[in-house]
Amino acid sequence: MRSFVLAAERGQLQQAADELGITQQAVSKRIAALERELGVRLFARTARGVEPTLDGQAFLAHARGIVTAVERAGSAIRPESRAPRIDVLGYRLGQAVVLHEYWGAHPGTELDVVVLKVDDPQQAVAAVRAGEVDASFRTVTDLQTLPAEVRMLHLLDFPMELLVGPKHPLFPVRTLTPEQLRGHRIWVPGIAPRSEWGEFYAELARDLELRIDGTGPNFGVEPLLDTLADSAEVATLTGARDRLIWPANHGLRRIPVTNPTIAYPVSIIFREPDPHPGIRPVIDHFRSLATLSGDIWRPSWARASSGS
Amino acid sequence: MRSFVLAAERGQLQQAADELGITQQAVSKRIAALERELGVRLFARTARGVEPTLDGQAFLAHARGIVTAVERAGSAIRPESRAPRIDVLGYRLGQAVVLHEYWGAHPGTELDVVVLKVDDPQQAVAAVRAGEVDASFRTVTDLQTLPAEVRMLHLLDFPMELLVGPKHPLFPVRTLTPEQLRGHRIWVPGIAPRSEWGEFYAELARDLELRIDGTGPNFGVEPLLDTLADSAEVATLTGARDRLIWPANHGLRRIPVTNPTIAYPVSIIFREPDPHPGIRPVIDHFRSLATLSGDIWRPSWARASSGS
DNA sequence: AGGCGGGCCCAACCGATCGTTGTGGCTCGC
DNA sequence: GCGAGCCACAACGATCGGTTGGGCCCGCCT
Repeated sequence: MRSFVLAAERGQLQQAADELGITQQAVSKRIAALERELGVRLFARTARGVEPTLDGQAFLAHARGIVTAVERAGSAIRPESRAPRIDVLGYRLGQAVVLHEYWGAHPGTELDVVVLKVDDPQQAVAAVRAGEVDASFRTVTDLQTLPAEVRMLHLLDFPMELLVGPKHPLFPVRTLTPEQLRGHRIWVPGIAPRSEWGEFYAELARDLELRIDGTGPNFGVEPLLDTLADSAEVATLTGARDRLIWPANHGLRRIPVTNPTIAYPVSIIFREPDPHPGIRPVIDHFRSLATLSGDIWRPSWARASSGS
Repeated sequence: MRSFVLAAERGQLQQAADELGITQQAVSKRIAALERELGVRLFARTARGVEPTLDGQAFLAHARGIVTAVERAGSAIRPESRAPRIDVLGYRLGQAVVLHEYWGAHPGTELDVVVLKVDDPQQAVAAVRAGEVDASFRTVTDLQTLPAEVRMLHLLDFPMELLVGPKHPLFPVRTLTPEQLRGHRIWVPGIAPRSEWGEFYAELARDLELRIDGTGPNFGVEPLLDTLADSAEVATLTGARDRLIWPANHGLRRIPVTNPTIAYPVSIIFREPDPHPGIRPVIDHFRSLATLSGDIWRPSWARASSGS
């Protein structure tokens, strides 16, 4: 195939052979095989080379497409040249939203955004270490467990907001404090035991004495929103930039929480000796965003001063 | 490649192997070779089959595109399934214009329109006979020379019109007869000696005593139009449906010729035992168009009653 | 006109590749 | 705990794809 395209472009099998680093006879046999397979004569042989027949011209367009497709496929998948592959906790979370903004603001940037089907951050670390992904927006709560070749960097914090339906008593409130939340049932279905968000909610409930209910199966976002929209008792917490209530907002309302602001910390995990070159700009973009100020509650692992 | 796509779809090498008619081990080796070449693990091997890794998923999209591209390339070029390839005298002539209308009126129809680089209609006949093209809009003036496997059918006639510039004395005329043309210089550059249009103009000049000048090299349509636009003496003849003066009309005007109408006959040449199935609808479309009536001049070879 | 050079095809040979059969290890389910 | 199902590895044979060597054809130059 490649031989055919080259020969058609150069007009001589000899030159195509030189280009490919093989002999002219080999190219001749390749073309002959192609012609035999298609049942069609692709080249008219002349005294000074070859010239595509009508069939050859028609085939040339297809052949060009195929060889470039093969090249693109190779470079899209080869580890040293592929687009950076980044694991996010979920496509609708603030981290993914910001990543999407970054992608939209930088035309031509290739990104491969995936969601690893693991809950335990340690498995994400293993994936980064193995090169399965180039970075992961997850957080390990115990930095001691990080292997040497993997690094974690704190990027920013997303403030949590209360998501409530119109029947809920807190619905009319424009802003509230954790103290006002005390006693209200906050429903976060499907908390996995060893996941980072599981630990986050556990610490949050303990420190601020909130009533966070993680029971019940997680059927996804939409059933959760349906329940909230109808309930006078249940509300949930969500990151300010999470894309939860769009396009159908179910009549729900977000209420900012302050004094203290509840911060969900976002970190990135990547290989430290020679990370993928596409990762550094992503880090810079996240770090360039304004961070929180004032009275802030953070989970224990995010209270240490963040490294550079 | 094909093995990879099949294996990814079926989820098992075994099933892919069955589909391909080879053994499971062969598929395994193919995948392994692909993985070695790309330097990437494409499948995670489980107890009940295989599952694409993230790299495999990314590659799968490309691989699908490639295999379908290869299939399309094959069927687009294989003689028994390819689109009908039709030779026209030129892309701007009425025959090509009508063919384009036919294509536009029948969505989904595939056509491969080409211009054989030959003047002698006999060479076009040879191309049809050899299967290089499926049909040719050319005319052989001596039906005796047609080989048995090739058939020619008269389709319709295009009335010729005079094309003149604003300085020409005939420019204001709205319609004219060949008699009025007598003495005026009609320039048709680049008449090839054995071509059908050469014979057409030769007979036309002789029968109607016109002054047709075929001298001078043919630099294409645009220089001819430029000359006409500036000249007070030179005009040319063109088919009524030829696409000569669009989009830039150079201020030229077409003048119909009647009493007699000068008819340029259009024929189609094709293989008679099993012609390409796409040819018959083309013939029907051309024959469905209204034909000329009244006083008509035709070249000698078109005067016999046309066959069915 | 004859020789020459460039380009392609054909033939023979040879190594690598791709397929097969046979076997073993692994996981899942009964 | 054992069998069923699936994949990987090993050895072997046929086919494929490459090289070398030779020949033919065509255009060009002397």
